[in-house]
Order: sequence, then C-alpha cells, then structure tokens
Amino acid sequence: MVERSRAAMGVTVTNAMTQACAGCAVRHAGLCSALSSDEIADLTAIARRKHLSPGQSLVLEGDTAREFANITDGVAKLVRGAEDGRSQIVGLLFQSDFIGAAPGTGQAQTEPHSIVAVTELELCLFPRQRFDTLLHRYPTLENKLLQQTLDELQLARDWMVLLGRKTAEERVATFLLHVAQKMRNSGCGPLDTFDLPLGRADIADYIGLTIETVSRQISKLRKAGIIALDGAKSVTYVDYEGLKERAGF
Amino acid sequence: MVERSRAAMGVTVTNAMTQACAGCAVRHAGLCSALSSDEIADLTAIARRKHLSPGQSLVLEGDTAREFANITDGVAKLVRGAEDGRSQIVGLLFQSDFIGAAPGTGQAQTEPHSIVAVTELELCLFPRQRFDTLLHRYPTLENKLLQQTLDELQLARDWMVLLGRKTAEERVATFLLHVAQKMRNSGCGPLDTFDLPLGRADIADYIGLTIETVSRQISKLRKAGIIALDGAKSVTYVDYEGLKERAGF
DNA sequence: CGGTGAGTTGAAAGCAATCAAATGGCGTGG
DNA sequence: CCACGCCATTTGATTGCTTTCAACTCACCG
Repeated sequence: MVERSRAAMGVTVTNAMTQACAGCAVRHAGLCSALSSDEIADLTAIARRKHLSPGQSLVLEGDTAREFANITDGVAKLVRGAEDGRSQIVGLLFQSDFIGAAPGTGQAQTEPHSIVAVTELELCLFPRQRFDTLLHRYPTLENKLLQQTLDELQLARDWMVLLGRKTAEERVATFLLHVAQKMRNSGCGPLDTFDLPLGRADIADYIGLTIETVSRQISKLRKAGIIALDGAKSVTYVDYEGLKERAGF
Repeated sequence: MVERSRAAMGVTVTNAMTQACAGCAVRHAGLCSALSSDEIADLTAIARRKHLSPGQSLVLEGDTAREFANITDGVAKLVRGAEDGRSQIVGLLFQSDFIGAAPGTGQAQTEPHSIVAVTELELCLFPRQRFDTLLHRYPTLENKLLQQTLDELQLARDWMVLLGRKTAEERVATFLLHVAQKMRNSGCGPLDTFDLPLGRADIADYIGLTIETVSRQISKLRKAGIIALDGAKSVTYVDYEGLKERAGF
C-alpha cells in the first residue's frame, strides 16, 4: 500500500507535462523503449494520463475506437461477452503493455472487446490520429509495435492450446505460472508470494472453466503442498517444479 | 554483411524469374498488395517457389526459423502438439496469408509451431535476412504486415472464445461458417457447395473436440437440414441462417 | 451484530470423451 | 470388373470430468 503514493499523486494532477515521459515508470519498457529522448518528447506532447478503479472500463465491446493507451501500472482484462452471460477473457494486460485495436490503419474501427480494470489502473492515453502520425514518422516505433503484436499473437495461441486441450488442473497450474511470470516482469522481483490480480470469477473466464472448478483445483494444489494460501488471493509458490509438471505441456 | 547482387541470386532452377511476381495469383492480395511494381521487383529477386503435398511440413515446432513465406495456393495448418498425442491447431492459412514467426526482429528464433500442408500447397519463400532488409526499406510493407498480424490476433481471440465457452454444436457450426468465408476469399466465389479442406481429425484439433464428437455434430446438422453432405468432405450449405443461429455468439 | 458478496465444499446431472464396432470409400491387385 | 484391404468416418454404449444446483463458511463493513 505504501508504494501507491506516487500513483495517488498522479490522479490529482492529470497533465502529462507535470509528469513527463522522461520519468515514467515504463519509459524504458514496451513501446516507449523504442524511442530516443528527442522522439519521446513528441509522445509526451500528445499523452494524457488516466486512472481507473477495479471494474471500471476504458472501452466497451462495439464502441468506436478513439484512442490508444499504455499501461503504466496495474492490470486490465480484455473481455468478449455474450448476451447469455457467458464471457471469455481473451487477454490480460500488465505494466508497459499497449492497448489499441488497429493502429496505423488510419481509419476508425469498432472495438472487438471491452477493456476493464481489474486492479487500480494507471494509463497513458494517446489520441488515435495523432498517434498514427507518430507511428509513420518513427519506423522504430512501428517496428516495436509489430514485435509486441507478434508476442501477443504467440500468447493468444498458447492460450488456444490451454483452452482446447488442457484439463482443469493443467489450466489452473498454467494460469498460476503465467501470472507469476507477468508479476515478475512488472518489477516485483522474484517473489514467491503475491496477490493474484484476478478473483475466482475472472480466473474462470480466463481459463474457460467455472468458478467452482477453479476453486476446487486451487484447493487441490494447496492440499498437495504445491502452493500455500493466505486468504483467497495471496498465493505462495511452494513447489515450483511440481506446478510446472501439473501445467502439462 | 555484404549484400550480394540480385543476379547472384538466380541460383535455383525454380526461381522467381521464371515465374515473376507480376503474374502471381496473390500479386494484389495480402502483403504484396502493399508494394508498387518497382518495389515488387525487389521481392521477386529474393523469392523462391515451393510445392508441398498434404501432410508434408514446411517447418517443425522447435526448428530455427530460416525463411518467411506467402501462400499462393492451398491451405496449411499451424499445429502445436504434445508428446502424449494431444495436439491443437492454432491457425489455418489460406491463399495470400503470410507465414513467419517474427519478421523485423533481425534475430534467429525457434518456430513456435509446425506448419503442415493440408491440401496441395504452393508457396513463395523469402530468406529471413533478405526479407528483413526489404521490410526496413519499404515502410508500407511493414505496415501491411502489422495490419495482417493484428487481423490474425483478432482471429486467434475469436477462437479463444470458441474454445473456452462454446458447446460442441456451436463449435462445429462456427467452424463451417469460418471455412466458408475463407474459401470465398480464396477466389472460389459465393458457392454454397465445396470440399472441406480438413478431415475430421484436423477439424477436431482445430475446434478442441474429438473426431467422434465432430462427426456426431455434423451428422446432427445434416439430419436437421442445415447442411447436406456428398461423401465426408463435400458440404452444401442449405440453411445459412440456421447455421449462424447454431454458431452462437 | 446482521448483511452482503466472494469463495469453498458437496451432491447430482449433463455433455463430451473414451472404448468399441460397423460402415463406407477408394485404390490395388487378382 | 470385382474382391480385398486399408483408412476415414460414422454410430453405439459407457465412462468420467466438469458443470450445475445448492448449502455453507468466511471476511469485511455498515
């Protein structure tokens, strides 16, 4: 809770100029790492910061895409939902991940999925048109975007394997490993204890199971001594290798 | 690295000069549509054609990536497999689709999945290094590649919804609609009868079911008068709207 | 101290997987 | 031209994993 003080200040002063890209948490990660000091100034000029609380959405499925964004802190989910209550999370976004349907095309598009904050979320927004202009001006930026998109495609395909062929236990184990890795990338260091960013319902929607099955499998891993729990969210990874085994291929 | 002249590239017998890009089936589709006549000549210079028969593979999961390719005719599958026999098709590639793990990064990578011909397949191959050079020289090419990658990402996420949340009947109906659309894009026109490019086993691996379940659901659709069959592969779409209903959201 | 919502646990039902066998298409060889 | 064998597909019977329905626990908060 202590480390949230900086974010809290960012809320009250939402102008980019007062908190320029130079000192940004993700200045040297993700897209922005592709830009030089001079180039980053152009980005600063069009950037706007925004804060979302858990459950609040940045865009809704079907909306017209108006802006792109970079996540500077927190976790967001990409959700595709059906009228009948079924919904599937098609991606999780962490610190330094980029949000945007189709940059570079120069034409308006409708959002293919909702984007919802699952933790307190800090964003850096870019208006569509202006960002596209920069994209064309700086090839390294477009190249970096291509690489990130390819990474996401790879991840989506990994998830297709999970959803199409893995058992409930394998899915939960894979999910736990996935989150652990992402949390580490987000600067938390190699901790073996941290809070899951998602509740049971979101986990279920991410790995294609029901809440009850997720709960049962987590209990099973706990009873097997693979993980330890403190409350529902705080997880300690006790037997990392055992978890990998249970995650399957 | 010294870049050799285009003339020096005329090594292979089946090289591009004997069948230049200008008259290619996909000259004005996919990646190549982003290039002018002058620019396409550079592509012609590094291109090499190749033919694969059903079951033959272009790359194997884990191999080092050596080349990119364009599909000029036929259908290929992207497969991720496990030792225990389970496997999942993470993508189908049709005419004008691009094959390649991570262009533009300039470094070798291992292939994340095998690429296997499911029909007679005609390819246009590009050596990794040389293609990357062109990518940097022609921004429109890189931009087009970004767009296609974003499209594929969108498709992969659609499939995540299918694999995570749809019933067996919805999966089969969705698959049939998907294939129909792809076949039409491949220049077959708005036919309502054609051969499925995949056998039951591949369909099962694509939509996350077993062969038997796929067969049962197809039979059910036939008995319901939604589709008609002539043998196992030739399908006639009788009730398009009914198929859409059964495909779910 | 009760209310609420998230999570856990139990029992029963359902849907797809598995096991098993029959059918059909197709090329080969008699 | 037909018989045979092989392989893909279909169909049937049973099993079993996950879902569904339901009740209970727990933490948090007014």
